[in-house]
Amino acid sequence: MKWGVQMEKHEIFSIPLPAIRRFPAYLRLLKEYQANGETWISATKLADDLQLKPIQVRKDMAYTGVEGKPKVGFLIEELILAIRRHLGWDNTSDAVLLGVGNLGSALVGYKGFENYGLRIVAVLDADPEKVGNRIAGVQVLPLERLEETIRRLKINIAILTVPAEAAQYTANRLANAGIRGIWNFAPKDLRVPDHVIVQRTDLATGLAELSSKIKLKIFDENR
Amino acid sequence: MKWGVQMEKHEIFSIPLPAIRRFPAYLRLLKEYQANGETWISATKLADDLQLKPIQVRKDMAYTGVEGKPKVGFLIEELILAIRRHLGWDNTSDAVLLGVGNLGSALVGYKGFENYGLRIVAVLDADPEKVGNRIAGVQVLPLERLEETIRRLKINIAILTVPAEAAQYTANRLANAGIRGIWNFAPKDLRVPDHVIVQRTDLATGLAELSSKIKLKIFDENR
DNA sequence: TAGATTGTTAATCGATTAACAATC
DNA sequence: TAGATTGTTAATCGATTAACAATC
Repeated sequence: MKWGVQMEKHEIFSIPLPAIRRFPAYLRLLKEYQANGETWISATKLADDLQLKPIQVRKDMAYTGVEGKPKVGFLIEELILAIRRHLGWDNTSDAVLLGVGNLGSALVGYKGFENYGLRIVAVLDADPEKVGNRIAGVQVLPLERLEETIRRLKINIAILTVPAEAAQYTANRLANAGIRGIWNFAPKDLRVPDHVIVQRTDLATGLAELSSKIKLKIFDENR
Repeated sequence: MKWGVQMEKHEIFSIPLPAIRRFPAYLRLLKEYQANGETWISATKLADDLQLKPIQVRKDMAYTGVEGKPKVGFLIEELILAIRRHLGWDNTSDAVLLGVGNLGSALVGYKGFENYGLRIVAVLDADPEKVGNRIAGVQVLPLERLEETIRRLKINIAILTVPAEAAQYTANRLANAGIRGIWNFAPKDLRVPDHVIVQRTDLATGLAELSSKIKLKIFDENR
């Protein structure tokens, strides 16, 4: 097989999901090195700082498509750009957030999203009491304006922080309005058409891992 | 190998992490069935509702140790109890939360934790301006009282929602105070002694998955 | 009974890890 | 140069999936 000039090998095969999930941690650390004035970094050092095995980091770096120099390592700048590009974080995406409860408000106020190429440009809620309020400088719009807002602002991503009961209904409207991805924080599995991608982020998942590990550890100690 | 009377096979081999991560979703759905007055459920139906393959659900149910009846399925009540027990959610654990920023406040106010066997009984912050405030009925204590609070209330779990810069320092104090598990929301990898388990829940991870999938999809469409 | 569903053993798949040659 | 580090190919490991017998 021959590769065209503008198409690199790593662009064609999709990167394994576990590697994608490690990318943000790499990115964060790489920026830290850069802030400290460093230019080059070795997979060995990265692995050490992230408590991963060097071989795994090397594989992950290979997925980015960046080539390293033996004995020296990788150019930090190159890695940052490549990872950002693979995650689609090189261009900022505009997002709409639905449901300004506790979690929703926290997310609107969260500064970290800038680093992840995400900007919350609109906030909607079904509760008339909340409509008109300003949260972190963004005015809350009524849910009725969902379709209009998405189309007008050409929004691709929705952050769903409505109650579980309202999640499917809201997702349907989002799908119809042409949204591409839904980041779902509601504890509810959504059914959506093929053209929409749903990513569930569930507090319970992390807690389940933690508590089962603690339980297992206590069990082991008492054996 | 012979199994003792009080020790079941599934108690000895630890359940794979991916299965543990699916447990909360099963639990949620099982409670829903129960609320609808149902008593029995088949792996087939569960799989259908969660968009998983029936064979995977059957494997997961096997991990719980609950036996099903061919043609009928599993007793919902039994599955709920077994999953809760495996996650250590059968007894409520008390937790301390550190750092009442946007996310911290949202977590303190989050009602869902009751279902996960977690109760936030103390909230601490380093900022004197925040100390004394009440959040969802809990009074914010100064960070100085960390050790005393953990010991007095016999707290095993800490929820860490401090800024990244303060995360390692706070984790050190938590470890010294004898905490068993740290649920870390700060975008920072922590080093802790062996007796402490850290679970990182990172907003960036979920967003990375979503945005890379969207990017891949858009790429595929334009091919 | 017939047939849907469970439960177990084996096959497959995909990610991690190991081994080692290439290289600056 | 010597040796640390990269990059590739192969081995291993663990989870998912398939196949099918058991069973109510």
